[in-house]
Amino acid sequence: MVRIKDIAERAGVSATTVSNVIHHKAGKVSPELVEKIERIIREMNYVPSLSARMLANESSGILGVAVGYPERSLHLPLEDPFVASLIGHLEHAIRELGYYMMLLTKRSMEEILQESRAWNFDGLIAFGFSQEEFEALREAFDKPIVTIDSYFDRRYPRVCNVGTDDFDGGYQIGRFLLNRGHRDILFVADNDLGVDHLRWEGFRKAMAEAGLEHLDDMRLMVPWDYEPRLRRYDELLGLLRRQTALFFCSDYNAVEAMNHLRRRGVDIPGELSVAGFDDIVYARTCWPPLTTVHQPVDKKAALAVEMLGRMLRGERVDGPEPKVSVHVVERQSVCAR
Amino acid sequence: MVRIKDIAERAGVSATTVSNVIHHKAGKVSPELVEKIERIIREMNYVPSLSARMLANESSGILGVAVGYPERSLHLPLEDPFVASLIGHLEHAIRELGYYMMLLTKRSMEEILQESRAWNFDGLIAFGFSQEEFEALREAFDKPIVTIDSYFDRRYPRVCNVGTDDFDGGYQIGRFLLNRGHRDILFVADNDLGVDHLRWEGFRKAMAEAGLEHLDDMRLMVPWDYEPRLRRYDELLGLLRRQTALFFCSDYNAVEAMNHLRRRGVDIPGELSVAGFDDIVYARTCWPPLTTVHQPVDKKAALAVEMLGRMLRGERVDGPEPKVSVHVVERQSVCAR
DNA sequence: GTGAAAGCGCTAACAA
DNA sequence: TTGTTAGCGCTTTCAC
Repeated sequence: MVRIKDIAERAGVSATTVSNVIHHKAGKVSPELVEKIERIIREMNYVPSLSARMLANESSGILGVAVGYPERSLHLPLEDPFVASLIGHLEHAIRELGYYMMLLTKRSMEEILQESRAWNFDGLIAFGFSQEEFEALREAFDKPIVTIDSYFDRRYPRVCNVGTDDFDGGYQIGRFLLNRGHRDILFVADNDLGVDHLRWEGFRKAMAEAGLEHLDDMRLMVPWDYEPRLRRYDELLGLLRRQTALFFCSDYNAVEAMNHLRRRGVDIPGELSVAGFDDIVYARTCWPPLTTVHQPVDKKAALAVEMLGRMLRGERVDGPEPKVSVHVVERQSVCAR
Repeated sequence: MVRIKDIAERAGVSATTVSNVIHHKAGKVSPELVEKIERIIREMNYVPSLSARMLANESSGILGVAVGYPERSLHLPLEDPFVASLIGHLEHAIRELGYYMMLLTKRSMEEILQESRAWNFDGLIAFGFSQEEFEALREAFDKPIVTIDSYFDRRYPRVCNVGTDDFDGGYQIGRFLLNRGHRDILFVADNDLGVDHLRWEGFRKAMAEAGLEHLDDMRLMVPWDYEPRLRRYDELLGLLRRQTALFFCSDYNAVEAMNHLRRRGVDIPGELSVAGFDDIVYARTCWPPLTTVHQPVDKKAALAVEMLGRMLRGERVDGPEPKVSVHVVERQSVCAR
């Protein structure tokens, strides 16, 4: 291993001087020396030791990315295509910002806190946690935190949530279905929290504007767990067939339901149109390709990292919650009435 | 921050003693002291600084996971469900082994080498690299390396490849299709390297055993890139329809082709059966659900980490290349003839 | 413009 | 059984 000392010796200078050229401390080193030392650094293929740097600095240069419960009951969070994609983009954006990413999945909040301290993370990006877990995190971790899709009551200093314009997404897809002539539409979700609640509100608004009535009857809540959910679809088959369109609050549920309903003899989109939300990869690989609300995962990751970057620079980030906007992508699962 | 020194002071002992109880150095500390110090450690909520530890030890406790080109032309490697799942399981297994994982995606070999040195990785898991890249890695990184699905010519000390029984998988699905009465089968792949070559060899063997002839005519090579590939399917539509079954070398291609052929009016599996390989999540979300060769990603990740663990412990790992075995999972895309 | 020295928190060889 | 000490590689203050 090549150390600063080795460079220094070879150049006949002190370690301090080498350190100064590494950090481009302008005016502290004479131009000739800078050039010479830089050459030697290259020649000797010097790579700084990050552990030594971390120890000497107060900052570690590492951002933690903590992922809570898997979206669905999949075994690991990364099996969820949305989570996987998000993490891929986060890694990219974090590196662009000049930091390293340390990924923590499937860990208890206690472990996350412990590792954050052990590594001395400069900041944390977290998603998929309950409000209590989040509170515990906030309490114990005093560096900047960015959450994603976590709509909690209060806001704190050094904490920021990045979201999606879920309300608008619900509204847009509502409008879209209305424009295609649908009136008998069911909004299907497996919970009424955060994101899904906003999607419903947006959807509801579109329906209200169109003068539809009994809006609350347009919402169908189905079980969170797989088996009961499919059973529910069977029980409600009559109701479902009486609709002309179904809007599922997530692509995941939409694709699953399409396949299930087709197994029960329902022709999609001939008899029944289906729309989703998220535009995960399944939306393209399923049949028929799903008309859905696209949310830009790449932008979301970039936004999260940008907010964290600002906080790291000491900027304040109050003001409205940053959100990425969405749009409907039309494929073939919705047809006109 | 609580340091060892703080614990030592509070306990009225030296830092060494505290360090010794932290590392459970048996017999070096009296039981009473052990208990007292452990209590204080808990009370003060002490968390060791990893950077300090890394610096003091020769080992970093970090394993690098480097991912090369995305399997398909997706933007980021993590968009590939196979890669995402693999990484999820790797993270899990690496943690179980008591190490930390540092993920490096979409980076040049030069960057990978640099970061490996900067972090002083104890070992590396790499996949998705070309032979040249791999050679460069091997040359410059002298710690244990495990590759996944990289079938290169020679073997080296401190290097190990973990694979799948691709030959057997090809053979099994070949047998399966034959058993279902298919004789006019096409093996479709977009390359003839490593994994895909072995799958073909296995498939070929099954066909040969069944007494089929003109085996090389049973293989269809299609372009690697998306647009040209679909065009090719159109050009060959006649040929494809004359078959009773298509076996695609990857689920990815199988799902894509199913959707494309259906768009061209082909009834699957009525007219034409389709099988894949890998059992990625798409195989369950597509329509019809895909009959495919399941490869256990979790076991593969566990095996890779296990091999790395052995090398880290100084064990030799020559002998036959470790492989996970596969099996056909029957869903609905293949029907009997 | 340059260098000596101290210190980041932890570990391990050696002394007591 | 316990403590003293040096050192891991880098940064930074301060003196020259």
